[in-house]
Amino acid sequence: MVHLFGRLDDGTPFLVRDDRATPHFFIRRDDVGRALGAGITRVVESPARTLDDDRLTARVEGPIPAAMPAMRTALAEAGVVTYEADVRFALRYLMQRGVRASLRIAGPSRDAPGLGRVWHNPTIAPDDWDNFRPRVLSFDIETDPRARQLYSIGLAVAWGGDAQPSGAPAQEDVLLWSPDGLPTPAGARGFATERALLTAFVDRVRAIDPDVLIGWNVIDFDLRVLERIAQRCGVALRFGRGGERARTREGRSGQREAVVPGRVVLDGPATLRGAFLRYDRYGLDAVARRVLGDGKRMTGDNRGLAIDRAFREDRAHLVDYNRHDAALALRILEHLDLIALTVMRSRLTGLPMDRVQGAVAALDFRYLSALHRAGVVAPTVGARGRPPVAPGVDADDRGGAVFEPVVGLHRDVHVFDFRSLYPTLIRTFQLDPRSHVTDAGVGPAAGRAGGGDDWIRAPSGAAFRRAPRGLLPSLLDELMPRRAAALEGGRSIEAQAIKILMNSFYGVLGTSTCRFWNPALASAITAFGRALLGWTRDFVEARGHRVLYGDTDSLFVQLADAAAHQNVSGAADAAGAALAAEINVALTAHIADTWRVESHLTLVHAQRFRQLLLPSAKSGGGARKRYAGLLAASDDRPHARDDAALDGPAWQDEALENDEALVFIGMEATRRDAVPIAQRVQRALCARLFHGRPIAPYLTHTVADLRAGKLDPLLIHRRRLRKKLDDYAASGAPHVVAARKLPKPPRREIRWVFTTAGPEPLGHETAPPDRERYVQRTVRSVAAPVLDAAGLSFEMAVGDPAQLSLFGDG
DNA sequence: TAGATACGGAATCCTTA
DNA sequence: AAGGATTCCGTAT
Repeated sequence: MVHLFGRLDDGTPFLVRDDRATPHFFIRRDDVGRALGAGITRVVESPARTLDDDRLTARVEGPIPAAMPAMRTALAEAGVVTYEADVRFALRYLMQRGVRASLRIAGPSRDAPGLGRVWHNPTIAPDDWDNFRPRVLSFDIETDPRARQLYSIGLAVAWGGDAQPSGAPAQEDVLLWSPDGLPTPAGARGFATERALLTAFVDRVRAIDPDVLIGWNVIDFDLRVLERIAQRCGVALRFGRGGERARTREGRSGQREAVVPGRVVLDGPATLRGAFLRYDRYGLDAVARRVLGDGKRMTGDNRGLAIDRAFREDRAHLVDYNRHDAALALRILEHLDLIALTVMRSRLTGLPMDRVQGAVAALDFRYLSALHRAGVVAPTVGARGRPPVAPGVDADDRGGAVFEPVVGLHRDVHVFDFRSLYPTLIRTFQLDPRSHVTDAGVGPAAGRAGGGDDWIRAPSGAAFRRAPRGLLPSLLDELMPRRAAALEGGRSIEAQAIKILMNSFYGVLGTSTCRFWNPALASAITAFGRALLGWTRDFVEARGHRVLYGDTDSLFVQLADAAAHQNVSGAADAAGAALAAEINVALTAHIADTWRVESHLTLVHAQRFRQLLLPSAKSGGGARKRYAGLLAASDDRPHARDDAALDGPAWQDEALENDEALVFIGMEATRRDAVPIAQRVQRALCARLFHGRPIAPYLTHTVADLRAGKLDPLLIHRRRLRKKLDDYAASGAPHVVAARKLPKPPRREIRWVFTTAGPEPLGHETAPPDRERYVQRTVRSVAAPVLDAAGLSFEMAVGDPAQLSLFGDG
C-alpha cells in the first residue's frame, strides 16, 4: 500500500491510498532458470533492456516491499545480477507516474477525521502546482539541565497558503509545566503534570495540522527528549496525520531521522547547510543575530542553569524566552526563504521535502524516470562492483585544473569564469551514462582526436554516442533555460534550486553509492574542463594578455593594453567584456572544429580587481586557492566607502572593517579555524597595502599591544572536534591536547589558548598566553605576504623602537 | 534515506643524520 | 637538529 499525504489547493489535507502497485525489480532473462532455482516464484518477461550491456530482462515480483531485500540477497548468492533491486517502493510508484511533489487526483473520496479527504485507488496524474506554501509549526522545548524534566514547550505557526483558520489557536503559544500552583504567566497555559502538558501538546499539533515541523536541532534534541519523557509518562506522541506515533531513529549515515507519517520534520541548521548557506556558528543565537539582527533572550555559557533558575524564580521570563526561541527558528527559515526553496527542490527532484538534500536520490528520481520511458533498467547499487574501463581510457578521478599563481601584488586584474562549467560540458559533449560507449575506437576514424561519425571522444579517451540525445544532457536542456528564465524573471528561489540540482550531477557520477557511478564518465567531464580551460588560457596568452592564475573554471588576466583604460572604470570593464566575447567566438569554433558539436559554454567577465595579492605558499611557489583583492567598483553597485574614509591613526583598523570591496579567498581572514588575531592583522594589512597606506606602524603597534597583553581576547583558537577524543590516538594536535585537559570532554568544538604551559582550554588556563609565540608565529606568518609585496621585513617593522625611524611614517 | 577533487597551513610525528 | 611526512581541519571550485 502506497500512502500519499498532502494538502489540496483549497487547504484541506488529503490521503491517497493505493494498493495496485506490485513490488518488483529486474534480472537478466538468461538468469530466470537460476532465479527459480533460488526460490523465486513470480517472474515475468519484461520488454526492458539493461543499461550497461543491453540484455533482455525479466521482472521479479514480490508480495510486499519488505520481502524484496531477502529475494535480492538470495539471488546474489545464486550468482544472479539484479537491476534496480534497491529502488524504494514508494519512490518507484511516483517515478512511474511522473509525479514530483504535486499531482491531480480524480475519483470518489470520503472524509475522515484528522486526515481530510481520503481516496482509495484513484486516478492520479502529474501536475506542477507553483504556489503551494506549507503550514509550518516551529516548536522548542525547555528542560532541566540534564534534559529529564520537561518545563515548557514553545510553539510558533506560519499558516502558509491559506489564512489562519477561524477558531484556530494563537500563532505563538507556550505550554508550561506548573506543578506548584504558582500563577501561570500571561501568554502561557499551565499544566499540573508533565503528562497533561504532553497530551495538550499532541492535541495542539493535531489541531494545527502542520505540513512541516521545524526547530533548532529538533530531531537530535527536542524530539528525542520528548520521546524519552513521553515514554516515562505513558503518553503516545501521536503527531502523525492519521494519529501515528512520531519516532526518531538512527539513520544509516549516523544522522538521526524523524518519522512522522503525513508530515516532514526539517531541522534549522541542517536546512541552512543543505542550501549551502555558510555561517561561522550554527547556534540559534548566532544565526538569528546574523540573519534577523535579533538573538535569544538568554545567552551565555550557563544557559542550562539560567533556564533552571527562570523556571523556579521567574516563569514569565522562561515563557518569554521559550516563545521567542520557537519564533526565531521560524523567522530565520522564512526570512531566508528556505521553506520555499525546499518546496521548489522537492518539485524538481521528486523527493519528499525532508530528503531533498540527497543528491544521489535526486539523480535517481529524474534519470530513472526518463530511462524507464526509454525502456531501459539500471543496475542495483553495488551489485556489479567497479565499472569496467575500456583500454586507453583514463578513469583516474582527477578533478579541475589549478594553475600556478604568479606571486605578487598585481594591478587591474580581470576575472573570467565559465558559467555552470560541468553542466554545460555535459550538454555539449553528450556526457551521459546511456550515451557512454566502451567499444569505440575501432574503424577508420579511430585516430581522430574529437571522435568519429557516430561518437564523440573526450580528452580522457572515453567515447559518447552522438545520437540519440543523452538523458542527462536532455535534462539539462530543460533545466538550464528554465534557470535562465527564472533569473530573468526575478524568481531567485527557483534559480537557486535548479543550480543546486545541476551542480550535483557531476559529483554523484563519481561516487560508488550512485547506481550510475562511472569513473570513466566522471573523468571525462573533468578532462574536458581541464582541456578547455587550458585552451582558453593559451588563447588569451596568444593574444598578448597575461594569465596570473586560474582554478577549474576561472582565469585571472591582466590585459595587454591595460594602460589605455587603467583609470577609467567603464573602459576597463568594456575591454574585459570584449575579450570574453572574443574568446566565446573562438571557443565555439574550436569545439565545432574538433568535436563537431554545438558549444553550450559561456565565458563571462565576472569581476575586476583594482589590486590583487597572490601570496606565496609556505611550501614554495605560489599558493593556490588563496588570494586577497580590492574589487573595482561597478557602476550599478558602488562600494560603501572609499579611501577618504581611511583617515585616523595609522595603527587603528576599525575604520577598515566592512570594506565591501575587500575580498579574501581561502585566507585566514575567511577561515573559522584561524585565530582572531591572525584574521584581524591580515585584514588590516591587506587593506593598507591595497589603499597605499603605511604597513609598518600598524604592525609595530599591534605587536606592542599584543606583548602588553592588550590583545589577549584575540588569542582564542576555535576548532571543531570531528571525532571522539579517544579516536585521536596518534595525535598530539593542540586542539586535542587542550580538549583532554577539560574535566568533561567537549562535544563538538574546543576553544583554547596557547599558554606558556602549552595549549589550554579557555577558562581553564594555568598560565598566561604565550604572547611571544603569537608574535613570532601567528602575526609574522600572516604579515609575511603583505610585507613581501611592500618590500619590508618583519624584523625591521617590529624590532626595537630605535629601528622604527627607518620607516619615517611611524 | 552517502555529490566530487584540489589544496594550504598549523602542528606534530618520524626518519635520517 | 633538520626536514619531509602525516594528521587534522577548513576551504575553493
